[in-house]
Amino acid sequence: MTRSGGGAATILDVARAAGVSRTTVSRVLNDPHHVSPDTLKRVRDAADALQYSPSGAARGLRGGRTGLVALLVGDIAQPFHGALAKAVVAAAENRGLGVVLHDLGHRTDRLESILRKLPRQQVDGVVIATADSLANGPVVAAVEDCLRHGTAVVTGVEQLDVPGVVSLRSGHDTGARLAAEALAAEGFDRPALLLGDRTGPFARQLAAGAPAADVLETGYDFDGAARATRDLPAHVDSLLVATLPMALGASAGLADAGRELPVVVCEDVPLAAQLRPAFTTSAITPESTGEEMIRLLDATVRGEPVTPTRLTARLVRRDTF
Amino acid sequence: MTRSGGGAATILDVARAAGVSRTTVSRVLNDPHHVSPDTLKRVRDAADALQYSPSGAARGLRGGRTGLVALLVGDIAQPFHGALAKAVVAAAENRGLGVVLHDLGHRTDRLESILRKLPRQQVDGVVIATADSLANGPVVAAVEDCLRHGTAVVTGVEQLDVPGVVSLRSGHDTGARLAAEALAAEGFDRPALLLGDRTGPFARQLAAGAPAADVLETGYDFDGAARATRDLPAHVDSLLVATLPMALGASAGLADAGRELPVVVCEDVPLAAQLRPAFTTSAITPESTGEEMIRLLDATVRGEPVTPTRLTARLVRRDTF
DNA sequence: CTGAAAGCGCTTACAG
DNA sequence: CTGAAAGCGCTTACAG
Repeated sequence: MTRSGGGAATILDVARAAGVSRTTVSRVLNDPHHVSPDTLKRVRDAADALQYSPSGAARGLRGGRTGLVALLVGDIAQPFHGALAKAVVAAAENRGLGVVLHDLGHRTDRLESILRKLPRQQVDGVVIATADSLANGPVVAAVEDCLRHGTAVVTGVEQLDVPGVVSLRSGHDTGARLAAEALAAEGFDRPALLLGDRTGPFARQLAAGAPAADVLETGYDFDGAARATRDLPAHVDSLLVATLPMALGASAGLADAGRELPVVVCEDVPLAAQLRPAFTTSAITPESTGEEMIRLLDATVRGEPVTPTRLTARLVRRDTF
Repeated sequence: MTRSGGGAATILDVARAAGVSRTTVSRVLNDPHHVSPDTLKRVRDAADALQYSPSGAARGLRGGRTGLVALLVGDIAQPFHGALAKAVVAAAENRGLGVVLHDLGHRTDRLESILRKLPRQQVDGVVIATADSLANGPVVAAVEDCLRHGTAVVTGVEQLDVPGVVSLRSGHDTGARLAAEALAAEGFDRPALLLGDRTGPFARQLAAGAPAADVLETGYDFDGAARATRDLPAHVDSLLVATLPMALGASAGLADAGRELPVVVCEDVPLAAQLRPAFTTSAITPESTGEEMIRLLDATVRGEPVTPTRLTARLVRRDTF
């Protein structure tokens, strides 16, 4: 009734303890409806007593599914991506999935090489959660290769038009729109929109939501935004800024230029509320984004049909507007 | 010479293409010194041509090693942990390892339950990178269970006195000491030390480095630090603060109280330089911490002996002191 | 409702 | 230096 050597209990240990076959133990775990109630109980009791949990490696090898998903982020050191990773990990854990983290450093060549290696790296699927564009030949080819090898693909920002790929309906345009409308309602009708990379999908969605705004491309960092706001056109009366680090740069730049304008950040991160002045945000929450990503990926991996829900932003007013 | 169906190439496909046995292909990958030069080349060419990469699941099942390590952090949404995760992932990738991320939410019961499940979750080892204390019965028992099942354990902050566990020599005391000395050199000799949880190993190391300081326990967040600094004893002339979010809270609290004091943060995060005022930091870098964690874990997994290097802090002066 | 058997793709003694 | 064979722990038709 006890298990062998030093290793963890295997399905065979449980089967012996419960007086059934390995098949039945496996069925209790994967298809409990086709097992009689008392067998179910005996097996579960035995499994608990032995602290049994199935080997992911064996499951992966035989069944093709490992319970692991990959998360690809643009830069995990950025506040938003930390909050997103937290949400993704929590949602994955609720479904019994583990998350393998990869950091792209916003580089397309890394994205491609990581995708190329994924099919053999024990993951059932991948979430590509970068604000950078995916619509280039090598990346699309790598994505198709994942699909061909049975690795499910969910994209987080860009709607990738590749059959089999599921994309979030991330309405970042609603964030820019809500902010622009609120500003306009108080007389600020000449906003500038600070974008990291205007060709990326995040930037394009924001621009679509605030079509009246002056658009500035500053790079996704503090320095670029600081520079751009030092010599802002005089007619600009308010700022919509893509990310919090950029907003910090913009604040510094404005201060250098001796100006003070209303600022709204199109990214929802806990930090925004902890700064003084606290930043007003208008964005989709990382929690809803992470949960939706894992919902879509999990369903796709299981072969269930899914309809992406449109995610919309909320405006949270704080000190900067 | 081509591979079957839709799946990826297996070791057998490569063996056939190269005209050798699977044993030889495996040897080329794992023990190339015992293979003749021309066989080596033939096999490698075949592997490249077929884009072969070995199945992690099969490797894990048979060989016991999966090339995956788990990273347990206190709260991935905190800026420091994002920077740390980035460094860990980069160091792991350099060694061909993948990183499975877990978030503890600073809760001991979660730490225990995650550790309990690890041995079957396809990881070769685990890095426990939390500032919270590990020295309690259930956690130590769970750690011992990991070890017994062959999962290597590295702790990031606390020196855990369990045979087989490798611990970083994280000299957070040097951060507090450097800061206290620099403050004293400019006449600030009554600093207060703001700690999250004074029983945790991070807090204890800091306190050891600045023994002269008043110690305040505020919790690891903005609000607690803000509250504590609103009614700071009048004799306190400067602040050493454990984390950046706490420092933001402290700044807000000081502002509310109408005071302004030199502040040094004992945590090195990119964000510190991007705030206005920019925070002076005195801490170990996340880069060196992450690299050292993976160096120790990788060596331990391979059964090689390792000697932890003592990590020391650097002081970077910015606006707040 | 239950079980015997095959097989997923590797690695590792063992034999030559 | 190379290969035949066993086996890691599961799941899944298949048969009953």
